Amino acid sequence: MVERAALSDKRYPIKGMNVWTPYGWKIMRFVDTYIRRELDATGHDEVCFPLLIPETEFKKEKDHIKGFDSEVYWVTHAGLNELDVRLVVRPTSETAMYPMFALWVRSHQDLPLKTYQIVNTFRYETKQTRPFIRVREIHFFESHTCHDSEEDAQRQIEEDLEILRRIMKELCLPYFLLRRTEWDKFPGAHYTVGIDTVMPNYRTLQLGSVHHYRTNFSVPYDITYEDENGEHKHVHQTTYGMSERLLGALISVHGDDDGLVLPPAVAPFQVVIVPILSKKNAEVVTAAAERLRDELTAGGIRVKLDDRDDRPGSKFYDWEIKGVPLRLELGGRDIENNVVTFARRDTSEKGTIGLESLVPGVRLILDTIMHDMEAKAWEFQNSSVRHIESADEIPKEDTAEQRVYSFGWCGCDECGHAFEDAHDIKILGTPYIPEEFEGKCIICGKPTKTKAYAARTM
RNA sequence: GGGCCUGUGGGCUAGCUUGGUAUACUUGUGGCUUUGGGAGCCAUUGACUCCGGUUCAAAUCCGGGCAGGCCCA
Repeated sequence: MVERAALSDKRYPIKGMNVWTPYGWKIMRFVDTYIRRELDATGHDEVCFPLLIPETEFKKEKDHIKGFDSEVYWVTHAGLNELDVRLVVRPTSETAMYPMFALWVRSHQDLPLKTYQIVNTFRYETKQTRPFIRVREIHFFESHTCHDSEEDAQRQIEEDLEILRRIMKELCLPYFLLRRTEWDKFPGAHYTVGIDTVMPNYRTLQLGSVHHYRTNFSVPYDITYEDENGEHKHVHQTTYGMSERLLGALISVHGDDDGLVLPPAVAPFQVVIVPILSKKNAEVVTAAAERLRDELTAGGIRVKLDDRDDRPGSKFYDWEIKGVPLRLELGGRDIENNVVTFARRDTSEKGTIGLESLVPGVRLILDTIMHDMEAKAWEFQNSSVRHIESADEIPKEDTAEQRVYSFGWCGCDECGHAFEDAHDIKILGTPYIPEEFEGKCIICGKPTKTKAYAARTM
């Protein structure tokens, strides 16, 4: 699908580094547009930091290094010289930004500092790579904030989740918010909230995460401010990020056997017009199709008039693979009846729209498509979870019966590791938004009020 | 980290065992014809992953590099 819809070209001769081709990049840009819109609207300022980080800065936070040093790229030479201080190609930008934050933040009046950037980042992935889902050059956004207190940092996380809700609504994507286990949190974080979605094979895909750092980075990077009383204090920090995996999720969650199904909000073309010509009426129909296009464009709808010299059926298949939400067919019969025929990509429902109410008619259908796609995706995710009382209910292999599992967990590391190892599954975490629960730990049997989620992951 | 496999026009592929002429389909281009679910006909462009070795001769055999895929940890 990635190839046939021309989303990316993976023939570039570096493993895990693919070329964004125009159609795929257009979709990604729409995703980025929503991210930018939401972050700007909540008082974040966009910045752009250098790609390279001196080894000396990179090594300041110990856990962070341990988490990343097996997967960073190094610049060791420049021209003909070997560098005295090697440079890290950013795997994420904490260690690039925080030395600068230390210079920028001086007073409590500088806080909160809320920044973000949309850039590419590099991780030396050794597993099998696949477009959008596991790549070595990752297109993502990362927001980094500094606060005068843990409480204010916590408020930032609530705001991040609100931003997430709005973005995911545009993408019609469901998600879990799970507080990651201690052994799986981001290197250097106080805690991590993972954002996961379920793929059609019931494996989960992490789309992004939100981290609370407390002062774990501000201490080694010496990011301090002077409060009202003249005291110097370390800032509390958070980060939030999501990647091109959002596009991977869009493809997998919404797509069907005929190709992509794009949510109207991110479709490069929301409507495609296919004129149905015959020898006699070619000129009339072409002119009418052009008027249709102009009217929709004037109405603020992204529309493509497919005037290629090809048969209509072939064009239909083409735009179905590309996931265009709504197809309009205009032929002699439609013109006589003063209507245009439509076909929905998500349900393949067909009907007609009166030409006198073209723009509102198309808008209504696009809105309906969006709501239906969102509802259908959430329904799938909700139905994918199975609550289990015994770990024996988890299939040993990756079978069609596999699901996402919820179960009681006492919360200790030993039980957690034992469960993961015995069943070849990953504990995604505990609900970030608390869920009422009373039961027994699935491993040790102790009574617990903690529910955990686990799944096999992509 | 360990093991196995593969590289032939833009895509997919035959040929490799047994060395000699590179095959089909598709796509692209031009033309004719056609247009309410992947039409047809004619013409045409276009390839042996790279370096080295063996040989009169290498897509084919040997060595190495690069790239990709799969399995296990």
